[in-house]
Amino acid sequence: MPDGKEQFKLLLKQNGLKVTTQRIAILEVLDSRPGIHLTAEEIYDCVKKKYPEIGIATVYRTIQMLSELNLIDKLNLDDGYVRYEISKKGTEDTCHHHHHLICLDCGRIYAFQDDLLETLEERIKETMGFTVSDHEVKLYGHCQECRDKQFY
Amino acid sequence: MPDGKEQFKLLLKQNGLKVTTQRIAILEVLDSRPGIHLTAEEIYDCVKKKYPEIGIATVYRTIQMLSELNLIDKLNLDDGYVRYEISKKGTEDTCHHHHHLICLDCGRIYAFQDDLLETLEERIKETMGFTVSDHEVKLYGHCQECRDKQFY
DNA sequence: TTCCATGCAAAAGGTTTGCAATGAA
DNA sequence: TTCATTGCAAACCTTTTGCATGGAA
Repeated sequence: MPDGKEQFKLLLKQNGLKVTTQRIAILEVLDSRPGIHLTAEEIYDCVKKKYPEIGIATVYRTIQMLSELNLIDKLNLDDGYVRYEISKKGTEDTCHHHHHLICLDCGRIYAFQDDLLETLEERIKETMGFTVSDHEVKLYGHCQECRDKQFY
Repeated sequence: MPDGKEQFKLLLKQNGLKVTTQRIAILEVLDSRPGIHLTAEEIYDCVKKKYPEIGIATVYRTIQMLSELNLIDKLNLDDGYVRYEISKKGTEDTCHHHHHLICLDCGRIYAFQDDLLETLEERIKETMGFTVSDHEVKLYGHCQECRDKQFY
Protein backbone atom coordinates (compact mmCIF):
# COMPACT_ATOMS: atom_id res chain seq x y z
CA MET A 1 0.00 0.00 0.00
CA PRO A 2 2.06 2.92 -1.31
CA ASP A 3 -0.04 6.04 -1.23
CA GLY A 4 -3.08 3.97 -0.28
CA LYS A 5 -2.11 4.37 3.33
CA GLU A 6 -1.99 8.14 3.03
CA GLN A 7 -5.37 8.15 1.34
CA PHE A 8 -6.73 6.09 4.21
CA LYS A 9 -5.36 8.50 6.78
CA LEU A 10 -6.93 11.36 4.90
CA LEU A 11 -10.24 9.56 4.71
CA LEU A 12 -10.19 8.96 8.44
CA LYS A 13 -9.53 12.62 9.16
CA GLN A 14 -12.20 13.71 6.71
CA ASN A 15 -14.68 11.62 8.66
CA GLY A 16 -13.58 12.94 12.05
CA LEU A 17 -11.91 9.65 12.92
CA LYS A 18 -8.50 9.34 14.49
CA VAL A 19 -5.53 7.69 12.83
CA THR A 20 -4.43 4.87 15.09
CA THR A 21 -1.80 2.17 14.78
CA GLN A 22 -4.47 -0.51 15.05
CA ARG A 23 -6.59 0.89 12.24
CA ILE A 24 -3.59 1.17 9.93
CA ALA A 25 -2.47 -2.35 10.79
CA ILE A 26 -5.90 -3.87 10.12
CA LEU A 27 -6.25 -2.11 6.79
CA GLU A 28 -2.74 -3.22 5.81
CA VAL A 29 -3.58 -6.84 6.52
CA LEU A 30 -6.60 -6.67 4.23
CA ASP A 31 -4.90 -4.51 1.63
CA SER A 32 -1.99 -6.91 1.30
CA ARG A 33 -4.38 -9.77 0.49
CA PRO A 34 -6.59 -8.62 -2.37
CA GLY A 35 -9.18 -11.19 -3.38
CA ILE A 36 -8.65 -13.13 -0.15
CA HIS A 37 -11.61 -13.41 2.18
CA LEU A 38 -10.60 -13.24 5.82
CA THR A 39 -12.69 -13.79 8.92
CA ALA A 40 -12.45 -11.42 11.87
CA GLU A 41 -10.50 -14.07 13.72
CA GLU A 42 -8.03 -14.43 10.85
CA ILE A 43 -7.53 -10.69 10.67
CA TYR A 44 -7.03 -10.67 14.42
CA ASP A 45 -4.36 -13.37 14.20
CA CYS A 46 -2.54 -11.57 11.39
CA VAL A 47 -2.49 -8.23 13.18
CA LYS A 48 -1.40 -9.85 16.43
CA LYS A 49 1.89 -10.90 14.85
CA LYS A 50 2.88 -7.25 14.69
CA TYR A 51 0.77 -5.89 17.56
CA PRO A 52 0.22 -8.68 20.10
CA GLU A 53 -1.62 -6.34 22.44
CA ILE A 54 -4.54 -5.73 20.07
CA GLY A 55 -7.98 -6.95 21.17
CA ILE A 56 -10.58 -8.74 19.06
CA ALA A 57 -13.10 -6.00 19.86
CA THR A 58 -10.94 -3.46 18.08
CA VAL A 59 -10.85 -5.72 15.04
CA TYR A 60 -14.64 -5.97 14.97
CA ARG A 61 -15.07 -2.24 15.50
CA THR A 62 -12.55 -1.40 12.78
CA ILE A 63 -14.11 -3.86 10.35
CA GLN A 64 -17.46 -2.20 10.87
CA MET A 65 -15.93 1.21 10.26
CA LEU A 66 -14.09 0.04 7.12
CA SER A 67 -17.30 -1.46 5.86
CA GLU A 68 -19.19 1.80 6.38
CA LEU A 69 -16.45 3.65 4.52
CA ASN A 70 -16.84 1.11 1.70
CA LEU A 71 -13.18 0.17 1.93
CA ILE A 72 -13.97 -3.51 2.41
CA ASP A 73 -16.62 -5.90 1.14
CA LYS A 74 -18.48 -8.44 3.21
CA LEU A 75 -19.02 -12.09 2.27
CA ASN A 76 -21.16 -14.55 4.16
CA LEU A 77 -20.73 -18.19 3.20
CA ASP A 78 -23.17 -19.36 5.90
CA ASP A 79 -20.51 -21.36 7.67
CA GLY A 80 -20.74 -19.29 10.82
CA TYR A 81 -18.13 -16.74 9.84
CA VAL A 82 -18.45 -13.47 7.99
CA ARG A 83 -15.50 -12.77 5.72
CA TYR A 84 -14.00 -9.54 4.46
CA GLU A 85 -11.83 -8.49 1.56
CA ILE A 86 -10.40 -5.17 0.46
CA SER A 87 -12.74 -3.41 -1.91
CA LYS A 88 -11.57 -3.02 -5.50
CA LYS A 89 -12.62 0.60 -5.53
CA GLY A 90 -11.39 2.49 -2.54
CA THR A 91 -14.19 5.00 -2.89
CA GLU A 92 -17.83 5.15 -1.92
CA ASP A 93 -20.95 4.29 -3.92
CA THR A 94 -22.08 1.69 -6.45
CA CYS A 95 -20.13 -1.17 -7.94
CA HIS A 96 -20.02 -3.54 -4.99
CA HIS A 97 -18.47 -6.92 -5.45
CA HIS A 98 -21.20 -8.98 -3.95
CA HIS A 99 -21.17 -11.76 -6.48
CA HIS A 100 -18.88 -14.73 -6.30
CA LEU A 101 -18.13 -18.08 -7.84
CA ILE A 102 -17.22 -20.52 -5.10
CA CYS A 103 -15.41 -23.70 -6.14
CA LEU A 104 -16.63 -26.70 -4.18
CA ASP A 105 -13.38 -28.55 -4.87
CA CYS A 106 -10.60 -26.12 -4.00
CA GLY A 107 -12.63 -23.54 -2.11
CA ARG A 108 -11.27 -20.71 -4.18
CA ILE A 109 -13.51 -17.72 -4.69
CA TYR A 110 -13.70 -16.02 -8.05
CA ALA A 111 -15.29 -12.79 -9.14
CA PHE A 112 -17.10 -12.39 -12.41
CA GLN A 113 -18.04 -9.43 -14.55
CA ASP A 114 -20.88 -7.22 -13.47
CA ASP A 115 -22.34 -7.05 -16.97
CA LEU A 116 -23.46 -10.66 -16.83
CA LEU A 117 -25.63 -9.78 -13.87
CA GLU A 118 -26.86 -6.58 -15.46
CA THR A 119 -28.46 -8.64 -18.18
CA LEU A 120 -30.19 -10.81 -15.59
CA GLU A 121 -31.40 -7.79 -13.68
CA GLU A 122 -32.74 -6.15 -16.81
CA ARG A 123 -34.70 -9.24 -17.67
CA ILE A 124 -36.13 -9.39 -14.17
CA LYS A 125 -37.30 -5.82 -14.50
CA GLU A 126 -38.92 -6.65 -17.83
CA THR A 127 -40.66 -9.81 -16.69
CA MET A 128 -41.55 -8.96 -13.11
CA GLY A 129 -41.40 -5.18 -12.83
CA PHE A 130 -38.85 -5.51 -10.04
CA THR A 131 -35.97 -3.04 -10.17
CA VAL A 132 -32.77 -4.38 -8.64
CA SER A 133 -30.61 -1.93 -6.73
CA ASP A 134 -28.24 -4.32 -4.99
CA HIS A 135 -27.44 -8.00 -5.07
CA GLU A 136 -25.72 -10.82 -3.31
CA VAL A 137 -24.99 -13.69 -5.63
CA LYS A 138 -23.17 -16.86 -4.71
CA LEU A 139 -22.73 -19.49 -7.38
CA TYR A 140 -21.32 -22.82 -6.22
CA GLY A 141 -19.68 -25.24 -8.60
CA HIS A 142 -16.41 -26.34 -10.10
CA CYS A 143 -13.73 -24.09 -11.51
CA GLN A 144 -11.90 -24.77 -14.75
CA GLU A 145 -8.67 -25.66 -13.01
CA CYS A 146 -10.25 -28.28 -10.77
CA ARG A 147 -12.19 -29.79 -13.64
CA ASP A 148 -9.00 -30.03 -15.70
CA LYS A 149 -7.38 -32.00 -12.90
CA GLN A 150 -10.06 -34.66 -12.96
CA PHE A 151 -10.15 -37.49 -15.48
CA TYR A 152 -13.13 -39.69 -15.01
CA MET B 1 -52.50 -29.98 3.95
CA PRO B 2 -54.90 -32.64 2.71
CA ASP B 3 -52.93 -35.72 1.73
CA GLY B 4 -49.68 -33.80 2.28
CA LYS B 5 -49.79 -34.81 5.91
CA GLU B 6 -50.12 -38.46 5.05
CA GLN B 7 -47.22 -38.19 2.63
CA PHE B 8 -45.16 -36.61 5.38
CA LYS B 9 -45.98 -39.43 7.79
CA LEU B 10 -44.98 -41.92 5.17
CA LEU B 11 -41.74 -40.12 4.47
CA LEU B 12 -40.89 -40.12 8.16
CA LYS B 13 -41.51 -43.86 8.42
CA GLN B 14 -39.52 -44.53 5.26
CA ASN B 15 -36.59 -42.78 6.88
CA GLY B 16 -36.88 -44.62 10.16
CA LEU B 17 -38.19 -41.53 11.94
CA LYS B 18 -41.14 -41.48 14.29
CA VAL B 19 -44.36 -39.60 13.65
CA THR B 20 -44.82 -37.21 16.54
CA THR B 21 -47.33 -34.49 17.29
CA GLN B 22 -44.59 -31.88 17.34
CA ARG B 23 -43.24 -32.81 13.93
CA ILE B 24 -46.69 -32.71 12.39
CA ALA B 25 -47.43 -29.37 14.04
CA ILE B 26 -44.22 -27.75 12.82
CA LEU B 27 -44.72 -28.95 9.27
CA GLU B 28 -48.32 -27.70 9.36
CA VAL B 29 -47.19 -24.24 10.41
CA LEU B 30 -44.80 -24.04 7.48
CA ASP B 31 -47.14 -25.74 5.03
CA SER B 32 -49.96 -23.31 5.79
CA ARG B 33 -47.73 -20.35 4.91
CA PRO B 34 -46.30 -21.05 1.48
CA GLY B 35 -43.90 -18.34 0.30
CA ILE B 36 -43.61 -16.94 3.82
CA HIS B 37 -40.17 -17.07 5.41
CA LEU B 38 -40.29 -17.82 9.11
CA THR B 39 -37.50 -17.78 11.67
CA ALA B 40 -37.13 -20.60 14.17
CA GLU B 41 -38.49 -18.27 16.84
CA GLU B 42 -41.55 -17.45 14.72
CA ILE B 43 -42.23 -21.12 14.06
CA TYR B 44 -41.84 -21.77 17.78
CA ASP B 45 -44.37 -19.05 18.64
CA CYS B 46 -46.87 -20.38 16.09
CA VAL B 47 -46.64 -23.96 17.28
CA LYS B 48 -46.86 -22.90 20.91
CA LYS B 49 -50.39 -21.61 20.35
CA LYS B 50 -51.54 -25.17 19.85
CA TYR B 51 -48.87 -26.99 21.85
CA PRO B 52 -47.63 -24.70 24.61
CA GLU B 53 -45.39 -27.38 26.04
CA ILE B 54 -43.13 -27.55 22.99
CA GLY B 55 -39.47 -26.57 23.43
CA ILE B 56 -37.39 -24.45 21.09
CA ALA B 57 -34.86 -27.27 20.81
CA THR B 58 -37.48 -29.47 19.20
CA VAL B 59 -38.18 -26.75 16.68
CA TYR B 60 -34.51 -26.50 15.75
CA ARG B 61 -34.11 -30.27 15.55
CA THR B 62 -37.22 -30.63 13.41
CA ILE B 63 -36.18 -27.79 11.10
CA GLN B 64 -32.88 -29.53 10.53
CA MET B 65 -34.64 -32.79 9.76
CA LEU B 66 -37.11 -31.12 7.38
CA SER B 67 -34.23 -29.43 5.64
CA GLU B 68 -32.39 -32.72 5.18
CA LEU B 69 -35.56 -34.24 3.76
CA ASN B 70 -35.75 -31.28 1.37
CA LEU B 71 -39.20 -30.41 2.60
CA ILE B 72 -38.19 -26.86 3.47
CA ASP B 73 -35.83 -24.27 1.99
CA LYS B 74 -33.44 -22.10 3.94
CA LEU B 75 -33.01 -18.36 3.50
CA ASN B 76 -30.38 -16.24 5.20
CA LEU B 77 -30.92 -12.50 4.97
CA ASP B 78 -27.87 -11.77 7.14
CA ASP B 79 -29.96 -10.12 9.81
CA GLY B 80 -29.04 -12.66 12.45
CA TYR B 81 -31.88 -15.03 11.74
CA VAL B 82 -32.14 -17.95 9.35
CA ARG B 83 -35.56 -18.27 7.77
CA TYR B 84 -37.45 -21.24 6.38
CA GLU B 85 -40.28 -21.81 3.94
CA ILE B 86 -42.05 -24.89 2.71
CA SER B 87 -40.38 -26.22 -0.39
CA LYS B 88 -42.35 -26.04 -3.65
CA LYS B 89 -41.44 -29.58 -4.49
CA GLY B 90 -42.01 -31.97 -1.67
CA THR B 91 -39.47 -34.37 -3.08
CA GLU B 92 -35.73 -34.67 -3.05
CA ASP B 93 -33.15 -33.50 -5.58
CA THR B 94 -32.50 -30.50 -7.83
CA CYS B 95 -34.61 -27.42 -8.32
CA HIS B 96 -33.97 -25.62 -5.08
CA HIS B 97 -35.48 -22.20 -4.59
CA HIS B 98 -32.41 -20.39 -3.48
CA HIS B 99 -33.00 -17.22 -5.46
CA HIS B 100 -35.12 -14.37 -4.22
CA LEU B 101 -36.14 -10.83 -4.97
CA ILE B 102 -36.29 -8.88 -1.73
CA CYS B 103 -38.22 -5.61 -1.74
CA LEU B 104 -36.47 -2.96 0.33
CA ASP B 105 -39.74 -1.07 0.79
CA CYS B 106 -42.29 -3.65 1.90
CA GLY B 107 -39.92 -6.48 2.79
CA ARG B 108 -41.83 -8.95 0.68
CA ILE B 109 -39.84 -11.76 -0.86
CA TYR B 110 -40.54 -12.89 -4.39
CA ALA B 111 -39.33 -15.88 -6.36
CA PHE B 112 -38.37 -15.70 -10.01
CA GLN B 113 -38.08 -18.26 -12.77
CA ASP B 114 -35.09 -20.54 -12.80
CA ASP B 115 -34.55 -20.12 -16.52
CA LEU B 116 -33.34 -16.56 -16.09
CA LEU B 117 -30.53 -17.89 -13.93
CA GLU B 118 -29.80 -20.73 -16.29
CA THR B 119 -28.87 -18.23 -18.94
CA LEU B 120 -26.52 -16.49 -16.53
CA GLU B 121 -24.94 -19.76 -15.50
CA GLU B 122 -24.43 -20.82 -19.09
CA ARG B 123 -22.68 -17.59 -19.90
CA ILE B 124 -20.44 -17.98 -16.88
CA LYS B 125 -19.44 -21.42 -18.10
CA GLU B 126 -18.67 -20.02 -21.53
CA THR B 127 -16.64 -17.05 -20.34
CA MET B 128 -14.92 -18.46 -17.27
CA GLY B 129 -15.07 -22.22 -17.59
CA PHE B 130 -16.84 -22.42 -14.25
CA THR B 131 -19.72 -24.90 -14.05
CA VAL B 132 -22.41 -23.91 -11.60
CA SER B 133 -24.09 -26.68 -9.63
CA ASP B 134 -25.91 -24.66 -7.00
CA HIS B 135 -26.66 -21.06 -6.26
CA GLU B 136 -27.84 -18.61 -3.69
CA VAL B 137 -29.05 -15.40 -5.27
CA LYS B 138 -30.52 -12.46 -3.41
CA LEU B 139 -31.54 -9.44 -5.43
CA TYR B 140 -32.54 -6.37 -3.43
CA GLY B 141 -34.64 -3.60 -4.91
CA HIS B 142 -38.16 -2.33 -5.33
CA CYS B 143 -41.15 -4.38 -6.37
CA GLN B 144 -43.69 -3.18 -8.90
CA GLU B 145 -46.38 -2.64 -6.30
CA CYS B 146 -44.22 -0.42 -4.12
CA ARG B 147 -43.02 1.58 -7.10
CA ASP B 148 -46.61 2.12 -8.22
CA LYS B 149 -47.44 3.55 -4.81
CA GLN B 150 -44.76 6.20 -5.07
CA PHE B 151 -45.18 9.43 -6.99
CA TYR B 152 -42.14 11.59 -6.78
C1' DT C 1 -40.62 -53.21 25.92
C1' DT C 2 -37.41 -50.65 23.20
C1' DC C 3 -35.15 -46.72 22.14
C1' DC C 4 -36.15 -42.57 19.46
C1' DA C 5 -37.88 -37.96 20.46
C1' DT C 6 -38.81 -34.37 23.68
C1' DG C 7 -38.21 -30.51 27.13
C1' DC C 8 -35.34 -28.28 30.03
C1' DA C 9 -31.33 -26.04 31.03
C1' DA C 10 -26.72 -25.38 30.16
C1' DA C 11 -23.21 -24.73 26.72
C1' DA C 12 -21.40 -23.09 22.51
C1' DG C 13 -19.54 -19.60 19.75
C1' DG C 14 -19.29 -15.47 16.92
C1' DT C 15 -20.12 -10.74 17.79
C1' DT C 16 -21.27 -6.65 20.63
C1' DT C 17 -21.04 -3.68 24.57
C1' DG C 18 -19.70 -1.35 29.16
C1' DC C 19 -16.12 0.77 31.27
C1' DA C 20 -11.78 2.47 32.87
C1' DA C 21 -7.32 3.37 30.87
C1' DT C 22 -4.84 5.07 26.89
C1' DG C 23 -3.36 8.01 23.33
C1' DA C 24 -4.18 11.08 19.07
C1' DA C 25 -4.95 15.92 18.07
C1' DT D 1 -6.16 18.92 27.88
C1' DT D 2 -9.95 16.64 25.57
C1' DC D 3 -12.44 13.07 24.19
C1' DA D 4 -12.27 9.36 20.68
C1' DT D 5 -10.22 4.80 20.83
C1' DT D 6 -8.56 0.78 22.95
C1' DG D 7 -8.32 -3.72 25.67
C1' DC D 8 -10.47 -6.52 28.72
C1' DA D 9 -14.17 -9.00 30.27
C1' DA D 10 -18.83 -9.60 30.48
C1' DA D 11 -22.98 -9.69 27.96
C1' DC D 12 -25.70 -10.96 23.87
C1' DC D 13 -28.27 -13.94 21.13
C1' DT D 14 -29.17 -17.57 18.08
C1' DT D 15 -28.37 -22.25 17.82
C1' DT D 16 -26.68 -26.71 19.65
C1' DT D 17 -26.05 -30.27 23.03
C1' DG D 18 -26.45 -33.34 27.35
C1' DC D 19 -29.47 -35.84 29.87
C1' DA D 20 -33.40 -37.70 32.17
C1' DT D 21 -38.25 -38.25 31.02
C1' DG D 22 -41.84 -39.38 27.85
C1' DG D 23 -44.05 -41.61 24.08
C1' DA D 24 -44.31 -44.04 19.33
C1' DA D 25 -43.97 -48.63 17.42
